[in-house]
Amino acid sequence: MEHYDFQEEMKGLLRACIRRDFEGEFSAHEHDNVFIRRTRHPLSMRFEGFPIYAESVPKIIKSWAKFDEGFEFSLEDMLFLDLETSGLGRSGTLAFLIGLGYYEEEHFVVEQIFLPDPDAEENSFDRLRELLESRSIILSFNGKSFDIPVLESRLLYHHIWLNLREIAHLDVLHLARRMWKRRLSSCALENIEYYILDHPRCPETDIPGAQVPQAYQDFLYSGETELIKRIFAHNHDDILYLAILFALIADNASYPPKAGKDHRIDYHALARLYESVGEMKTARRILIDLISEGFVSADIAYDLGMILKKERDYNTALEAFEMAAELSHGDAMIEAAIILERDRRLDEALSYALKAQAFENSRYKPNAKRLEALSKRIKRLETKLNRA
DNA sequence: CATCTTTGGAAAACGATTGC
DNA sequence: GCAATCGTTTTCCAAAGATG
Repeated sequence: MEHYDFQEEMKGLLRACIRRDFEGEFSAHEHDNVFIRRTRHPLSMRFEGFPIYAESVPKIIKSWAKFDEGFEFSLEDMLFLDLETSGLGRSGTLAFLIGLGYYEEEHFVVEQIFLPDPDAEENSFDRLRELLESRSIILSFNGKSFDIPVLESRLLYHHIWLNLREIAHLDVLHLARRMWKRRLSSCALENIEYYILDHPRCPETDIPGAQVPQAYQDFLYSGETELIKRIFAHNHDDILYLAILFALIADNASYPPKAGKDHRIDYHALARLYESVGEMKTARRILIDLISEGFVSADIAYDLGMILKKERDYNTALEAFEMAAELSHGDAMIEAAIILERDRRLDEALSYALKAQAFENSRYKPNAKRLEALSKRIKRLETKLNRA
């Protein structure tokens, strides 16, 4: 993929094709300039009813992303990033389209930096650098694993210095996974778009990611822009719906929710998000609300029990574990036994330990270690009881 | 009081998943 | 096809607790 000996004439022809078929401008570089295309959406625009920007970014998101306490950012500080490349490798993979999204003058701007030929690559980073100078955070979808390493590798290759690693980076893939892992079989962007944002990709104008590398190759040989058009559209939608997705999460992550509960949000998952950053009060509140609203499940009751246990509210924790045990939660039975043994209610503890044992044995594949631990526990409780 | 067991939190190892 | 991330599972250790 690296060295095409592109004749100047060929480069000129490719640029002519791009100029003919797309709205946009070429950069001012004297040689090997790049093509830049901008699409502006007014902030009032709605897509499937969703706003394109978040009202604010709640603290929970910042703590989850492990940003410094004092690090604040507004819409204008965010730069969305999504690359189209010649493959999935790291080094030696050409980023022939750098898709960027940012908020400017009441608009969301999708800016796409396209290489009319591979030799233009080293000129494609100037605009990226320029935009980064006034922005403090990158948002991406799997960008921590893919886009940033690819860019770094290419910058290194061209001996260009740009500190991408030091820039704050929020990878929405991982946030989305935490939100919807239990509800969606796949948290790929396209799937989330479909099931959460209600937006099916149009097969007429879109292109599957796997076909992107070949499509660019073909363009380089033929100058045919039909598939490039699709790549532009695909990349544009990736950026746009990434922004919309982030806005949806950001606008619904505070608790209690300002605009009422949203059926797209998994509040159990949200509770776990709060729990994972140590915000036990909020996590507990969400779970208690869920239960009082009738959304009871074994896992919800168990999680609530674990939080209460950490807070040393053993009586309430026991209630939660008993509720979960009632709904056939094996670990909850053990936790109930632990608390009851602590409280010297040995016969009740034994009863739960026996329940847990029976439950474990009834499973498709009983866990040997767990059964052994349970036998120990039962034996201990029995001797304690006999002694008394 | 000395010793052995259980618990809970921290660290390490593992594995699934996503991007083009 | 490659590799970084993150949730989950496993392992390890210190503190707490039980036993004799």
